[in-house]
Amino acid sequence: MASKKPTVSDVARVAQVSKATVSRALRGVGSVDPELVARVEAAAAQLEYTPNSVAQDLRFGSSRSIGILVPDIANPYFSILVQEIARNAAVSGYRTLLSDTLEDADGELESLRVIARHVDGVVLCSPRMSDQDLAQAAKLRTPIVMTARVAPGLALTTVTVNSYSDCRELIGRLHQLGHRRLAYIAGPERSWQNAERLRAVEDARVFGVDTAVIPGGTEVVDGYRAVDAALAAEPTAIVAFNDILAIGIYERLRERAVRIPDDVSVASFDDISFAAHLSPTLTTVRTDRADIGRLAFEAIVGRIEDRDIAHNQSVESGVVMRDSTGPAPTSDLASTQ
Amino acid sequence: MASKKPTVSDVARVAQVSKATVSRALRGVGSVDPELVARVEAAAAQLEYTPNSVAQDLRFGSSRSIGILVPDIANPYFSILVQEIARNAAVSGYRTLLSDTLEDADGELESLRVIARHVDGVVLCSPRMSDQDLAQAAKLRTPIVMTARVAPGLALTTVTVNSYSDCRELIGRLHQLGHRRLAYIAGPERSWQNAERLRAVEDARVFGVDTAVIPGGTEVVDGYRAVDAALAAEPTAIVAFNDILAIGIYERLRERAVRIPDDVSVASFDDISFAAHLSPTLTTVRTDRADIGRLAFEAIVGRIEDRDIAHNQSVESGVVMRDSTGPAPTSDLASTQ
DNA sequence: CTGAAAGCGCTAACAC
DNA sequence: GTGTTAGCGCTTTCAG
Repeated sequence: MASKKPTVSDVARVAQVSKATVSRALRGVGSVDPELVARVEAAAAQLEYTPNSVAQDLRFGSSRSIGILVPDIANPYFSILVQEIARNAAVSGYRTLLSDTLEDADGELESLRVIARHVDGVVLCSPRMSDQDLAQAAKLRTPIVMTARVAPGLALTTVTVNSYSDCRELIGRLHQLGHRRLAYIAGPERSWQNAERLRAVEDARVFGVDTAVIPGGTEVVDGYRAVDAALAAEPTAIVAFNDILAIGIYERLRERAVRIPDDVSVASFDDISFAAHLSPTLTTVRTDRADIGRLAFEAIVGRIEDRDIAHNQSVESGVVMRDSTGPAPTSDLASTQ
Repeated sequence: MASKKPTVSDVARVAQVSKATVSRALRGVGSVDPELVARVEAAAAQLEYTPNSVAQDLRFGSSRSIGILVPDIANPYFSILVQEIARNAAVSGYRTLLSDTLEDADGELESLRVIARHVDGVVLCSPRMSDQDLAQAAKLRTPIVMTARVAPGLALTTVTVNSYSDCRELIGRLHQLGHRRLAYIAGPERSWQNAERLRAVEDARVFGVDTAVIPGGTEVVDGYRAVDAALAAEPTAIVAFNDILAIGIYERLRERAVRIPDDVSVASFDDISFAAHLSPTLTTVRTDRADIGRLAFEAIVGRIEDRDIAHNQSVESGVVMRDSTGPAPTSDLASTQ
């Protein structure tokens, strides 16, 4: 069946010209006799020739593609981010190669190595890898840009959100609403963002905000399962690592007939598209994936083209107060709002 | 800064052997003096050499990668599907190249052409392209496997779900619950699945099920906006093209104080992970993305390796009855359930 | 068991 | 304005 794909040589033979002329005619560089151009184009069309991009890549020493490594493409946060990066890339004529590590922190470095061989640069989305692995990663010849994590002393370009201050801000809002006892349902242990948010949680103690930390995860069911332990701490508000956990939290609270926000407030992070459509609508911290995607893409291209790029780009985010948070039920301070 | 990446020649020079020996030693083919192997490996390690896969691909005439074209990676249906395909691919040593067409039906063929040049085969996920474009696509030299759509007389391998019978089944269940007036909130006009479901909707008329068709889309807001028009038809049940629309439908119904399922039942298609966690839990038609992903990957690899592959693979799906559907409010038949 | 050389498909010097 | 040739980095005959 399908005979071998045609090459420049085939086109050259049919058009009765040299390979170089075919190449020139098709790419429109240099100057070629219009009549030959026509002949070449006719031959190419007849053979349904398309240039072999692998050969082009080898010749040019570039694949004009960037890799994107995510922990979980099924998480709307990452799928939107990937979409934004890919959108920017497409505009600039870059292709994108996606690799999903399925939340396997230990396999991340290896995945990175594999993908790095095939692309001009890699955007590492919210890596879970250890600091040691990250140090290894930084040594790779392939340019790397990392999102949602700082690089402690490493020569890595980063696009970050300030997860610490975001979380502090959110807790501050809850504090204003009179909340003094919180439960934080955590994310992946090796997530930098999770560590930062935990830090903010700890630091809020000096303002009289006491927080029980409950292990969570990244799936709906992780939020669901953590609720009972969270309620045992008798919090007036539950803060979750991300909106996906919040969905499970809603579900379990509903089962236990705990009203949101009357009995307990709920808030989380990311502002995935569904957050605004839950009932009640979910208070969350929006991080703008369009911004992150654009900055990450610009940074990786800058690194690839060896331009001077700011070591770190920072993205703004902000608390979006919705209906899942309200005054703390037992607090007098609620009225000061 | 970062000097050029090392090549086999560099390793050969350092190890004081020929390029051929380096290649053989590193790949473990043929037989090489153990001592030379050690020297080569040491040199490679020292230089941090990794083979240039573009060159390898050129040599082997294969990129060992497959392309995946989706209309919208932010849709959980597709992100899970992509994840499944990628998971299978990774196991078999294939890379995946993702391209998101952002629901642009007219640009799909061009996107396909672009990605097709870089991969050994392409999985086309639920393409929106026209029949003419599809005919063009079928002519490409690159093997193609298509999901969620039949190929009318084209030499394309397909992995399909029977969207017609799925929808008929769902309507049958609603019929049993006494529903006689439905509203169908449609998906993209150029979606084959949408057309099939519409056909099932039409065919249900002979059983006394009357359905108003309301234009929808693929976003939460499309479902939200369609509700008022749907309610104008005074249906006892609303069926939506997919679960994402259902989220918007829930929201608008809540605003209008229409109770689910007491006043109106709601059902849709896909069974994305959130469907089971909505309130009330959403009745939907599950299509198993793990199956589709596996079959699609096996099919594309089969096509790539020129094996005989069934022209069409079919995937089972089934209605998942949850709490968003109940007896039709005004119907006596409800009691027969 | 090892090295020299050819060639995957393409493009850019360099001749003519 | 066009053809010839070299070479991107790799692997694999084919000699030695």
